[in-house]
Amino acid sequence: MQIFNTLTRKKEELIPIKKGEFKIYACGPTVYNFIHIGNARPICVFDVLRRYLEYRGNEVTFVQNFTDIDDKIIKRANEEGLSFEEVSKKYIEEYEKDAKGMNVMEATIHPKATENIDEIISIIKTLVDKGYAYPVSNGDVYFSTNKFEEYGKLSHQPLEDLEAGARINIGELKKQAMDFVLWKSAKPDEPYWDSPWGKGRPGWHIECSAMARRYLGNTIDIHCGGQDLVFPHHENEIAQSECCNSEPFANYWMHNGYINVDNVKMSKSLGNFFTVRDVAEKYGYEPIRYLMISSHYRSPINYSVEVIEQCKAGLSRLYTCRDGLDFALENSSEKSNPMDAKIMQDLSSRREQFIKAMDDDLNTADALAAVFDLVRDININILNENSSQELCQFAIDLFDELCGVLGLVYNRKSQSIDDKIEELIAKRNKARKDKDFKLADEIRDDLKAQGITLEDTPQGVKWHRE
RNA sequence: GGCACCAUAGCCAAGUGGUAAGGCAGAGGUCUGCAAAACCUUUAUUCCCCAGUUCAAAUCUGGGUGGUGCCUCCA
Repeated sequence: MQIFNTLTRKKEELIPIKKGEFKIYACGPTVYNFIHIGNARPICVFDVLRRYLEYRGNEVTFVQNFTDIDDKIIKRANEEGLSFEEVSKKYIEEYEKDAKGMNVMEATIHPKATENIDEIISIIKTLVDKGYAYPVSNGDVYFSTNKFEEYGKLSHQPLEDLEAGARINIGELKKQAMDFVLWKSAKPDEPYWDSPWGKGRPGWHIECSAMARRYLGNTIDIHCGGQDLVFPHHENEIAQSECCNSEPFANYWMHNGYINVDNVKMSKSLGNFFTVRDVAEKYGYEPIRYLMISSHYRSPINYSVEVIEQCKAGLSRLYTCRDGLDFALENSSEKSNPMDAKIMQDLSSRREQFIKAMDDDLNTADALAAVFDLVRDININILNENSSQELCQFAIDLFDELCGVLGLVYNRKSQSIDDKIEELIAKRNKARKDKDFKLADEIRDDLKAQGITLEDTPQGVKWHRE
């Protein structure tokens, strides 16, 4: 499989440190609010990456952190009169609700920054001992960027250029503009932990270095996150980890593109963002996931109501096909047909197409096209025919296999139906037989109003819920 | 100022040297009592513009135009 590595700016063959095993670290949310659809992108995209690597027979250890202590959380806690723990707990729960809604697999490990203060302090200590970091008089500890020669290698910017835009804020005691904080001394009334440099809390970047090392080791296979984390967050992680451990931090860096609204980047600070929750309440969670998968992960996506509605419509084609397969299986014959082998072979070619797309830098847009091609094949060869049980089952397995990798079509409605509705359907069938189409149509409209759509097929009446 | 990215139909979106995938929407048809779903046909002689390289360019090169991002908290 080829992956575009931000570090080299090239597509490279993806080779794990240990054959058949991948260690992946994904930067998770800072839990001070509901996540927005921009946050949803890396969550969905890298969930697909993980599913695909597992699908291809690898074991994946997927670590995604929660940043549960930070300025924004403290600010939020103060605003709401809560402790920072209460705020982070609340939004971790809300995150989990959204993640589950979008069918995101739970991470192998979901560490929290506050549970890893010891590891954080240990790394900072090593950095200070090795001369890469320095404490200042107020108890802050800074990383000395000019001590790390390779600083800038991820964002491909020399330190001097970065420095040109940097400033030292009033009150900061760092030596160089590009130095960044590893440990922040606590102000009065702020949460704190004891450290060799006094009471304080970790800086943002150090927690990821600490959690990656603790749960995955000194060198990991893939580190992923949004493009906006390249600088400074990931650049700083590299500096901290490599100076501390004297080993490469991550072999591959993957970064997803942004979600834009009206062609402008959506961000918390601009306030032009849609939360996952809001969109889900209107359109459901699955169109959000579909949206993330329908284009290449490195391209920007422009969010709009029109687009999310198109996603919903596209999904319904997949659902119709999948429901149709169940119906076809119920009505299938035990006897196989002479054409079955040929059809199965043709259907299987969609799997090859799918894998080829995914192997090319996780081209989910092309992979999705393979799924739609499969749907057409199924519609033509199976759903319009009296198919054998074996063939129907084969198609179901393949459909579920490919959609499973993308994590789509996970909200299928229960196929049970209550007696009252069953009765109405029977009544309508009789009316149709008697050519009482007025009554038949009334019943159909009535059920439609209840969210049940009827379709008359050669195999009998098929129904599905909205 | 430094470093990147993007421009493909009404909308979304692949394709990055060999003659424009896929989805949504639209039109016509088949099927149906009528529908629905599905299927078939149709919707970009052309990929922002101009030059160049080549037998061959959406794809490579140069130059424009328009838009975006990072360099500061951010997915």
